[in-house]
Amino acid sequence: MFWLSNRPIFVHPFDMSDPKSKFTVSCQECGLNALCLPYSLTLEEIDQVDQTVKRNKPLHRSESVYQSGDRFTSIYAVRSGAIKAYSIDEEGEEHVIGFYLPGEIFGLDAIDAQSHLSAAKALETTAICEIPYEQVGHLSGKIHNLQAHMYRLFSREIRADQQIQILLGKKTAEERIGAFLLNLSQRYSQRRLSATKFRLPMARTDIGNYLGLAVETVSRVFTRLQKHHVLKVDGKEIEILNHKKLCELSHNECPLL
Amino acid sequence: MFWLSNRPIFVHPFDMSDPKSKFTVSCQECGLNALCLPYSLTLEEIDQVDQTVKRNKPLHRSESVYQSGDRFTSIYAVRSGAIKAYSIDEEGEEHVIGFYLPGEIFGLDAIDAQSHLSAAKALETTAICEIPYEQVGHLSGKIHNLQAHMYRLFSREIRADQQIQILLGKKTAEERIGAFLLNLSQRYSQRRLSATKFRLPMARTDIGNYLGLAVETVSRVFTRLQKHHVLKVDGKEIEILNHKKLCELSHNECPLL
DNA sequence: GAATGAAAATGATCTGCGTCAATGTTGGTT
DNA sequence: AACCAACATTGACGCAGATCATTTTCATTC
Repeated sequence: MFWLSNRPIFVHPFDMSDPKSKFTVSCQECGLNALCLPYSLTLEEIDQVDQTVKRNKPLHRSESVYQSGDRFTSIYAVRSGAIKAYSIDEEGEEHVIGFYLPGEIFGLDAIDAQSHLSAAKALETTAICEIPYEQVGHLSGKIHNLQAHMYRLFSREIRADQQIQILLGKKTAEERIGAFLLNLSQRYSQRRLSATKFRLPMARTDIGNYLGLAVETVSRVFTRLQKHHVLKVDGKEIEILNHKKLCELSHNECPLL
Repeated sequence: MFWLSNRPIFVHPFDMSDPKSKFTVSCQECGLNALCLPYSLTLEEIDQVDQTVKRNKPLHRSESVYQSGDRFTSIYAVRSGAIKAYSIDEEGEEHVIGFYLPGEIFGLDAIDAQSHLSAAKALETTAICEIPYEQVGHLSGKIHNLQAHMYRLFSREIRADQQIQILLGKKTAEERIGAFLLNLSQRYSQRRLSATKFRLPMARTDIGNYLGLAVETVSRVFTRLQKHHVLKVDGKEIEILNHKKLCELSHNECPLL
C-alpha cells in the first residue's frame, strides 16, 4: 500500500498566533502528501492539484467544516489537528461516525446525495485543505493515477467502515476500546508520530458514542486496563505499556511488533 | 437520485434449467441498467461497457464468487438472486458484512488491497455480471459520466455503512430488525417488486450475524412483531402489515407513505 | 487563586439480550 | 414417502454493560 511506502512522512505544525504562519504550504511542501496524494504524480500534476486546493484559515476547536443539510461542494483533507464526523438524529441525539487525522480525507459520503447528511467539526485547532469536488472529477478524468487513487481511497474507507461494523456488532467493550486505541496508534505511527504515546483529540463521550458504549464504560475500561499495566492514562494522554497484551485482549492480529 | 428516476425498472428472471436461457442479456436489454449504470450514457457508451462485462453461468446456492485471499480482479453486479458478503476471523467465526440484491454492485472493498479480505457467496441461484476492474479504470477515464457514477456508487456504499454503524452502535434488537426489514422493503420496491410482501433470501442466522444479534433474538422479535400485527411471517416469506408502525418502532423516518 | 461548569471517575442497581437447552419445522436426498 | 440435517422457535437463566447518582478532577474565566 502506497502509504506504507518508505517515503518519510513529516507533520508540519504551525503557529496559529502568527498571522503569516504557513498554513498555506503547497502540496509539494506538505509533509502529508504521501498520505493524501498518489505516489506517482509528476511534479506538474501535483502542481495542478495544488492549484485547486483552497487553504482556509485554521479552524478553532468545535468550529464546523460543514453542517447537516449543507450543499456538497468539496471534499477535505486534514492538514493538522483532528476532525469529528457525526450526525444528529430526529431526537437530537448525536452519532459519532468517525475521526479524521492529518493526511486523511473526509466528506466523501456526501457525493451521492450532493448534500451533507452528516456534519464535521474540529476537535482542536485544525487546518484543512478544501478541494472543490468539481475539480476532483475534472482532474481525475485527466490524471489516471489520481482516479485510481480516488478509487483506492474510497475502497479503504469502505473497508474501514466494515471493520467498525464487525467491532460494533460482535465485540465486547474491552475489545472495542482496545481495537480503537490500536487503530489510533497505527495511524499515528504512519504519520511518524509515536505509536505508543499520544494524545486523544476527542472526549470520552465521543469515544463512547463512536464505539456504541456509555461514557462510564469507557472510563471503567480505561482504569481497568491501567490497573493491568496495559495502558497509562492521564486525562487525554495515553501510553500503551503493553502493546502485545492490548492486541490480545482486542482479539486483533498484532500488526507491527 | 438517479435510481429513483421514473425510468421503469424490470427484473428479468430466467430459467436455470434451460441451457439457452438468457443469462447473457446485454446491458441494453437488462432491466436493471437504470440501477447499475449511469443515467446519461449514450448507446455507444453503453455498448462499450457491455463489451467488457463477463456473464458467467449463474451460481447455485452457496457457491462463492470469491474467497478471502483471492486476488482482486473484478467488481460485480447482481443480475438476479442475492449475494452475501462476509469475512471469517482468526477464530473461524463468520461476520456477515452485507447483502446485495439485483442491480447492486459489490466487491468494491478489495480495490485498495488488490486482494479480497472478505468473501462473497450466493444465497440462492444467482446471476452476476463481472466487470474486470482494469476496464472500469480504463472506461471511466474515457467516459466522464461513468466516473461520476462510480464515485456516487462508492459514496452511497459509504453512507450505507455509516447507517449500519449507527444501527449497531445505538439501536435495540427491535429497532435493528425493523430498520433491516424497511431497508429491504425499500430496495425491493426500487426494483418494482412489492414493498410489503417479499421473501428473505437469507437465513435467520445471517440476519442475526449481520445485525449483531443472536439468532434466538431475531426469532423472538419476528414473533413479537407478528403478535402485534406489524408483520406476517411465514418462514422466509415476510409481509409488512403495518408499515407506519414498523417505521415508528424502528425510529426511522418513514420514507414513502 | 477562588469560583464555576464541564468532563471524568466510581459505585450501586437494573435490564436487554446472549447463552444454553430442548423441541418443532423444513427442504433436499435417496 | 420416509429420512436426516440444517434451520427455526420457545423457554429459563445469567451477565455485560446501561442507567442513575454522587464525587472528583480539570480547564476556564474573573
